[in-house]
Amino acid sequence: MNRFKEMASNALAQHVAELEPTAIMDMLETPPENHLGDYAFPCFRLAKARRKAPQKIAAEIAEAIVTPDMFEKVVNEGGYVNFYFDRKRLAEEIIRQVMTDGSKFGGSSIGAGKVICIDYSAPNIAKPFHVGHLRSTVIGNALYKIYAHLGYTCIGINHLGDWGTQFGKVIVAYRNWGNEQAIKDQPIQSLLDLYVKFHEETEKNPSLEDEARNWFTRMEKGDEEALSLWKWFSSETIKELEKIYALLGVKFDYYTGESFYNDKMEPVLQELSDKNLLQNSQGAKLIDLEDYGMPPCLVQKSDGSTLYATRDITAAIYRKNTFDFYKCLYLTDYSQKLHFAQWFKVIELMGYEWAGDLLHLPFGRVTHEGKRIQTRKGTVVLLEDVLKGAIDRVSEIIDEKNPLLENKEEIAVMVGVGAVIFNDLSNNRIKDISFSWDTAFSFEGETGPYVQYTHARAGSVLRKAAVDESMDPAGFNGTYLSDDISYQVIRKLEQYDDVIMDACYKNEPSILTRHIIDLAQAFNRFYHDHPVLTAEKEQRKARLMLVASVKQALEVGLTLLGIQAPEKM
RNA sequence: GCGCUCAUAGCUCAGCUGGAUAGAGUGCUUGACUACGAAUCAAGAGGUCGCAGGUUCGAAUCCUGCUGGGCGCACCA
Repeated sequence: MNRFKEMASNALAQHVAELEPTAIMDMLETPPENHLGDYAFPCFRLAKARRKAPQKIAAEIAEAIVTPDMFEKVVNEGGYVNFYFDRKRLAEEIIRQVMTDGSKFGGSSIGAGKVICIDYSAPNIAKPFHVGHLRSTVIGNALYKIYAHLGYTCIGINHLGDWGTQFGKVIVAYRNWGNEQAIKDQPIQSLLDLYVKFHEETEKNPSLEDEARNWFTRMEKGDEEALSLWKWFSSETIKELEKIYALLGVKFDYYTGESFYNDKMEPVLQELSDKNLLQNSQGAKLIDLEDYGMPPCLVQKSDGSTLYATRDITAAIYRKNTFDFYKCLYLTDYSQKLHFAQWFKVIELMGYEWAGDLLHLPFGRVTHEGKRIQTRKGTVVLLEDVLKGAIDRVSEIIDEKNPLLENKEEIAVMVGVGAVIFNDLSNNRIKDISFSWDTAFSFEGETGPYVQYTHARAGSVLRKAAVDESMDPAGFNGTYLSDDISYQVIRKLEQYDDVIMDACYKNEPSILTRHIIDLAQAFNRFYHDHPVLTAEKEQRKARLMLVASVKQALEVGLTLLGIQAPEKM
């Protein structure tokens, strides 16, 4: 909750008795133009009840209202009551806040004592990690950090796709055509090759399918040979996945994949049966959802084995019992919407009141040059290749623009990887992304490197200023920051806490991504127009404070998005 | 067929859950490095907010219909 907005809202509440204070707060908006003030309250809705023209109401409120603390004046423009900040005081207050909060800037403790489970990334073992998997991973990671910033306790879970018939296939393929060393060297690629080989051979010899199902059944029954092969495939794959996660800077609290629930599903099936939810249909078991306009939710195949939904239901119950979550978030692409709607409904029908705390957060799909990415076809774009390409391109740019930079390789990784993550987090979750090699490595304009560059540049000014000069957050005069250009920067800082709250509330990291672009833009404008180092003493001090604040705020924003903020680049 | 979802500048997208003259980036045209980092900044051109109705003081935003794209619809995950 932004406290300045709250001040304006409280002042209004005295004169708008017909509305709840929270409603007034929600109605407060930021005017489109600078000269219209900083917060505005539209009076049109009051007109009918009060039998007066909105302009008149606005004028009366503006006349009667006590100008709240931190504000300079309250006037009306048309049907709006417009609040104007006391720019000097706001600048001093905001900068003091940023400097004292440091890495906690924009955070809060509203989530204290509440647990958020976040289920993200969840790649399939033995399948390549391509650009499509990036989304779940980076959005989940960003939400993790945003929630944590607001005081929530987060549990990051990588629900690996490590169970199912496909492992029977891989086992059969490995036993027929596999090579131990190849899997150790390149686990994911080798396992994928085996998977593809299996499908080729099946065309000639359909009995392989039965053999594969048989091997999966052996897995489910605890057969030692089957399980040791499966375990080995898994651990080799996870080792390789962890390299990618390390590069992305993503961590999980648990790697509890689908296999983890193998021995936990039977009681759940029993529970469903006890609650009279289970129906038999053509040998399979399902929960009928016709009353809710959905196809039935299948939880057991006619051969007795379980399904995706069974494991998700089991996992949700397990997580509730283990972590007692406040919310449990699932990050997958939107093609799984129905699946989640179905099993959420099953949880509800089981009588669990926390069914409403399960949240599916769907996101758009990644296409390659407009075409669907398919593992079996050649259209796959490996994440590793994208990251490597970005890093290489950044290295070239560094050699060109800043050849004397220390730790070039390290910085190139920060910037290259940052660019890829930032790009993924800059649009609304639900939008599809069209990946293109041509545009993927452009680092100008609204990009991660732009924000990182702005951060590095701010750092550069501070270094040159010789930091020994007093950076006392109270020891400067905000009057020097009340011009329009400086003030635009202050406002972006002032809105910061609201933006983070909003991003959290909507589970939409792009709101934060957009805001740090805006902040960087406002700052770069300031930077061009206002010399810092050569400014007169008091002014220099005030501007240095602003530079330091922006640097801090950008670092916080980038960190919350899972992106590093290098000092130099 | 039914359901979900998307449609805003040439391209990629914002638009704060109904508010003031619809904004950025990119691309194009042009200007700014002997002031703190030009991965930057400034200026210009660029719009029937898919189409048609409706709701009201007011609609890109909400409702209905249509068109077009994407996704989904019981033994895959």
